[in-house]
Amino acid sequence: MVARRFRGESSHKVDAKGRMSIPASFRRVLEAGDPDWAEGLNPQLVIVYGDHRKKHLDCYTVEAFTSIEDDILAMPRGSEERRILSHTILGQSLTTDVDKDGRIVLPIRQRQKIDLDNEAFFISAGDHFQIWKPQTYDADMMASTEAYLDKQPENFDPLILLDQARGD
Amino acid sequence: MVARRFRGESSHKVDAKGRMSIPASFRRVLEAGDPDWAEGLNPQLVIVYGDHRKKHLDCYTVEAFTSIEDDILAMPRGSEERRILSHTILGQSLTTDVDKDGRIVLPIRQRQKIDLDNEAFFISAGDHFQIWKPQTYDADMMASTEAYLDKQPENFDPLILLDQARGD
DNA sequence: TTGATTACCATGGTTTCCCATGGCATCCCT
DNA sequence: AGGGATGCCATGGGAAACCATGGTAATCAA
Repeated sequence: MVARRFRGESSHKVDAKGRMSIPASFRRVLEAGDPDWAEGLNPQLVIVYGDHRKKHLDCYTVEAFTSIEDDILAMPRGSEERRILSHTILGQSLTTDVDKDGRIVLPIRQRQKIDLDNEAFFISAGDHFQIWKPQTYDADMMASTEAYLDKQPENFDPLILLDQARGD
Repeated sequence: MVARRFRGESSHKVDAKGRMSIPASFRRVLEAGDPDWAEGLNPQLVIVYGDHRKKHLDCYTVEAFTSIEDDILAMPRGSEERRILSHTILGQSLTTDVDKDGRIVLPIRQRQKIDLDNEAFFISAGDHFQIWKPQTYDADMMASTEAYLDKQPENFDPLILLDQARGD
């Protein structure tokens, strides 16, 4: 069973060493997206923590991130856009691997950056997944999503947005 | 575990002799990119200090730099472009090796060139990495990146730039 | 010789690795 | 349908390895 997309959400403990379990279903995707992975080995992943304003972490499979890297390196040298991407994506990221118990260790710097303490919230974003401090997620995401939905008519089905996007 | 690309950033002490640790994860890439490297040996790297205006150092694996050399040598002899590249890239660079404690020694000339004192900032640029005096980096790179991001709407994702680049 | 460079050794702190546990779901056998 | 047995999953703890850094001894160059 080869899973290629992250799905769902879940919450995990973070211990004093910064260790946290990766949701098991996410691990399958990381394995499938790591060209060096084989049965019995532990997959790698790339964590982008990004600029100072970002309050969560974006986690990519090796394959997905390498493709982003390729695209950045293909941009014109010296352009402002390339410089920014190189700085915030290539520079402000780290590679790590899932240990044999299915956990990663998040260095203290990155934990502090998103103010993570003893609980981490994992949620799929399709081609990658995100790690949030639960309270931040509630405050930021939920709040803005609910604000949006509240402006819509009752019984609004979000999939309508999909039809609109396809429309033009 | 073969790491082929530099990722992330970190800061290290520079002592009176000009010694500084190379970030451990960068060492793995240097090892992989040095054809002469083997377990137990110390990898080499090429440091380009370049023309007088450049305020940082660019560091390449042996492999990556060799490929740049090849490209330069493939240019028409006598052309202005070849002359410039040859001078600033091939000439204004030095090869050194990581010692067995994971450090390099940066000669005093190159330290002075980028005004390095007791702290060095290392950051990935994808296919190579850079060494900066922290204050210079903050003033030059950080400042302009933040200025750019502050002009963008809130929750701006730099990867949007990538989509735009791909678009046209 | 003297200053500078290179090699070697030492150390504290962090990080990684390995083992152990309890819980939950699944499988399977009778 | 019970009721183990099995296996994966989340989590905890200790030991070993690695990393960044400082110091000293040996080597080299002028």
